[in-house]
Amino acid sequence: MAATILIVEDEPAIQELISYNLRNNGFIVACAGSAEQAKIMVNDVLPDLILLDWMLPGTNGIDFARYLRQGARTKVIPIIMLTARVDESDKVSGLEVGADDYVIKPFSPRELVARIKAVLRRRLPEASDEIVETGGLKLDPATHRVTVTDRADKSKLIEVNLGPTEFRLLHYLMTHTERVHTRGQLLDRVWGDHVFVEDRTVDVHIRRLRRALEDVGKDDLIQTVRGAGYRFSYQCEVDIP
Amino acid sequence: MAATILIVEDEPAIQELISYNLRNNGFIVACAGSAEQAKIMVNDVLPDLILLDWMLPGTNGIDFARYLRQGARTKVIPIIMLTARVDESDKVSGLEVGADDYVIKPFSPRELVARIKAVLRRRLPEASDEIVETGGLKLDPATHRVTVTDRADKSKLIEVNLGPTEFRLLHYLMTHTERVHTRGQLLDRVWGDHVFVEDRTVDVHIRRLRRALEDVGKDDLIQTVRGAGYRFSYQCEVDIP
DNA sequence: TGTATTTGTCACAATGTTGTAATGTTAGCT
DNA sequence: AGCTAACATTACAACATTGTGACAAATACA
Repeated sequence: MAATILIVEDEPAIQELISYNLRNNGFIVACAGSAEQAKIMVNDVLPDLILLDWMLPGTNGIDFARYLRQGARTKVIPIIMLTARVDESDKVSGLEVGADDYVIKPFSPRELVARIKAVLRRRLPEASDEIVETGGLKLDPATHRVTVTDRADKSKLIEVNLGPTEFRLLHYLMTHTERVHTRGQLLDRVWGDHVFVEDRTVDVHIRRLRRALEDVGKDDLIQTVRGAGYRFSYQCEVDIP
Repeated sequence: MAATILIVEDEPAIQELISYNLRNNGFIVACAGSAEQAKIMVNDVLPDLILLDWMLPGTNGIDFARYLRQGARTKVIPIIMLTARVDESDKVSGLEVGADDYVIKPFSPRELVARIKAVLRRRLPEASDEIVETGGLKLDPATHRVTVTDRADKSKLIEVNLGPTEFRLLHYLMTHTERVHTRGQLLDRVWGDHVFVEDRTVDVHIRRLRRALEDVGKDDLIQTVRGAGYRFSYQCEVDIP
């Protein structure tokens, strides 16, 4: 997760309060004291969400939100408005400029965090739900199930039990078959970009995945390419006599 | 489940007519006389479905529908268009902006209700109050009852006693089976997205639901998917020894 | 008003998962 | 064959996630 949140708030006390709470909840926080400062920071920080005070000195919150909605890069960033007023007309303007939610001061830190999480959740693309089917294996991200579909007795699907990492690893391999992936590439794509993990760890997870697939006789789908990495392949191996 | 319907219609007579009929059919009704008013109400009321007049003063129906489809929160709300015209080009625009159905004026109240129910059934199964029956469990939203229907002795129904939240949770799960739901998704859909509770609270309610189902031997319908969430499934898991 | 039910949260237990290191195997080379 | 680097396998402790019972606050109900 570790989403980055930009707080645009002129009052230092509130800024500090929010900042503290968000950090405590695992967010990365950046602060701006004015819309002008925020304009600069947005392009530096590229936040995943912006907490925006309604009333700001200089450019006010609404104008800044409108500005954000114009930039190609910034218009996709969700905005949560912080407001002391509960005016109907405020709600309208807020929603019109594309605020995703608004929180009325005073608010509890927990409420704020909950709303942030809710907004982030809605923004995230429903991580490709498509069923992948290769080499007699079927992986369904929606139900989080891996089943064997090969044998004649199609009525009885056998389920393969995998841990979270093995599941992601298999998903990645099944959506990128017939290609060799170095350990580094797998770490980047399956574990995440900036994770510090030993290359050798991949071996272990490949092993775990293979063991799970052994039970259903599908472990030969994952092949080792010496000196390069691993490959998921349905093609028969060609032996030279 | 007493779905909430927002009527957006400028003519008071028609508004009243529809409103009266929907209330009679057990719906909760909110009314707006213009798109502008509706914009505000949508976020307050969070309706399960919107009945939208094609021709409105100010912002017209299509533009409003388009606006709704932009909001992350509102884009999932089903829309039924009300129109006096039967123009082909109208149909097209209606479908383009994502209307789920359209009703041509004048319409019979019965037809309108039928269409609403049809759309709800398709888009929001848990909001329609049809009886759900899955995996040997029968849940009746109208009478608020859950019974076991499995065993041969069909004359003797056993009732499962659930608290309100457990009931809603089970209802949601039973109308969305086989799919993994994260705690966050369950909070959004079962608790409502303006409610703020800890993620882990879901665990506790799952536990309560399971305990209630234990009594009738149905607790294995609710499965934990580690690192992902929970799933309601009547498919037997086949593990390899 | 008192009583029962429901609800959200917490603390701790139980369980599963993960990364690493140590050790065993294999493939490719001379 | 012997050597070596690359890979496989295993074990394990640290870590994360989930299960569970208890509790107090909120709520409904009589």
